[in-house]
Amino acid sequence: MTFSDLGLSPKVLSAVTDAGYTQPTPIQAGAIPHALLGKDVLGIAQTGTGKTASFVLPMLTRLEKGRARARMPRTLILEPTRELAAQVEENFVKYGKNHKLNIALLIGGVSFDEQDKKLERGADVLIATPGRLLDHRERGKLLLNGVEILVIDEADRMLDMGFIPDIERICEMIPFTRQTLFFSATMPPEITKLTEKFLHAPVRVEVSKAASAATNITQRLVKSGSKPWDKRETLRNLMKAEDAELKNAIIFCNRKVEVSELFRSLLKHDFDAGALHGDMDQRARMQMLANFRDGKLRYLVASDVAARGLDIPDVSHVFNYDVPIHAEDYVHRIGRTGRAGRSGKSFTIATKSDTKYIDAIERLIGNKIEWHDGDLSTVVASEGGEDDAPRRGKGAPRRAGRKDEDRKVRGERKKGGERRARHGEEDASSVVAEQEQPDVAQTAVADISERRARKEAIRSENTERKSSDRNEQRAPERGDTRPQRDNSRPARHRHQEDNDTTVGFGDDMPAFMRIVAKV
DNA sequence: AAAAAAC
Repeated sequence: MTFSDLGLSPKVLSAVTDAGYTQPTPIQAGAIPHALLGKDVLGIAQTGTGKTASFVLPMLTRLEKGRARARMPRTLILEPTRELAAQVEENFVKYGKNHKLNIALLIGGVSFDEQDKKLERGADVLIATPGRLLDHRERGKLLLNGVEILVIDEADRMLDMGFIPDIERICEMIPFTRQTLFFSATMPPEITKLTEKFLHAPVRVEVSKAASAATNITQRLVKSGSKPWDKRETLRNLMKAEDAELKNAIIFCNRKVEVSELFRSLLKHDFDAGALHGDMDQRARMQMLANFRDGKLRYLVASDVAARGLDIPDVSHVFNYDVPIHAEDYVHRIGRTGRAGRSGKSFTIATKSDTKYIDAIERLIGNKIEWHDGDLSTVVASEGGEDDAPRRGKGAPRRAGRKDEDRKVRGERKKGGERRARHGEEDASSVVAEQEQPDVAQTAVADISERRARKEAIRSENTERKSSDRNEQRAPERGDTRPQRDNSRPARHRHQEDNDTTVGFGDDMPAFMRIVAKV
C-alpha cells in the first residue's frame, strides 16, 4: 500500500512525496479513501498514529474544487489546545504547498486583528480552539453555514476539558449536509453519544494501541525525598548522570506553579531550560516550543499541555518530576520519547506518597517499572544540605535557609498570595517583557492581552502604589516562565520551522501502530 | 493533588 493507492490528488501526492513519505499508516490507509468520498469518518486513534494527515490530505484534495467566500470558511477543524491547532496549521502549510489556500488559525491569547483579516479574505481552512471560535462568531465576524467539512479532533480530550457543550453548539451551527471527520483516542459514553448525534452513517476506523508503552523506551523509577528541594536535587543529579546520552528532554510537572518553580531553579543551576504551561502568554508558549524544537533549548519544563499530541521529534529523555495523577497521562508523557523507533529513556521521580499512583500506572501498562537506584524503602528523610541557595550568611540555620530558598525559587508570587487574574494571562509581565526587550515586542504579534495587561498595570500602579508586593511582582525576573530570557532571539513565524516529521507516519511510525487496523 | 480553554 502506498499513498498513490488512496485516491489523493496529484498536488497532494507530490507534497507528500516531497516530505519523504511513501507508505500510509493504518489510520491513513483506513480513513483517507472514505474521507475522499465524502463520507463521515469516526477515527479511533491516538496522536502519533498519523491521524493528522488522515484528515489533512483528503481535505486538501477536496478543497481543490471551489473557492472560499468572505467570512464563510469552507472547512473547520476544532482542536483542544492552541499548540495542537498551530500544529495542524503547519500540516496544512506543508502538504498544501502546491495549493493556493487561505488558512486561518483562530486561537486565544493572540490579537483578533490578524484573525479577522484572514476571515474577511475568505478561509478555505479554519483551524480553531472552541473559545476563540465562538468569540469570533459572537462578534459577527464569522459565518459557519458555508462549512463543508468539519473535523473534531481529540474529542475525548475535549471532553476532559469540558468543551463538549461548546462542541455541540458549534456542530449545531453547521449545516447537516456537511461531512464530519471525528477523532478520539478513546470512546467514553459521552463521546459515543456525541457521535450518534452528529455523525451520519460514519465509517469506523480503529487503530488499536498496545496497552503497554512502547518497548523501545527504557523506563525507570527514581526514589526521592518528598520535599521540593529533594526532588530538584534528585532531578539535577539524574540530568547530570544522563548528560552524555541526553540530547534533549522534557521534564513534566503536575502543576503550573511547579513548572515555574522548577524552571527558575534549573536556570539558577545553569541548565539550558525553557518552560511551557497554559498560563504563560501565547508568544512565550510559541517561542519556547519553537526554541526547543530547534535545539536552542535542551530542556523543556512543561505541564501536561505538552503531554499529548505535540509533535516534538526525537526527544531523547522524558523526566517526570512528578508522578502523574492519572495513569494514562504517564503513557502520553513518556510517549514523547522513543519516537520513530528510536530508543528513549524516561525517569519518573517517586516519593513515598506516590506509591498508589505508581501502582495504577503499573497496572495500566501491565508491567512493573524498574527502580533506577533502589526503591523507596532506602530513602532517607531530608535534613539540611545545599540546594539552589545562593550564598547566605554563615549564621543562618540550614533548615530555615532551605525553606527560605525554596520560597525564593518559587518567586514573590507566594508572598502576597496574590492570584493572577485568570484572563489576563500573564498580565503585567508581558509589559515588563516589552519594556525590557523592545526588539521582540516589535516582531511579536500585537497581543490584545498585552494591551489589557498594560492598562491593568497602570491601574494597579495608581491604586496600589503602596503595596510593595505588587510592585515586586511586576519587577523583571530572569527565572520566570515568561519570555524574558529568550527575548534576545527574534520571534520566528511558525511557518518557518518546517519539521519534516510533523506527522507520525513514514519512518516516524511507532511500533504499536503496526498492530491492527480495523476498517 | 491538575491541566486545558474566550475576554
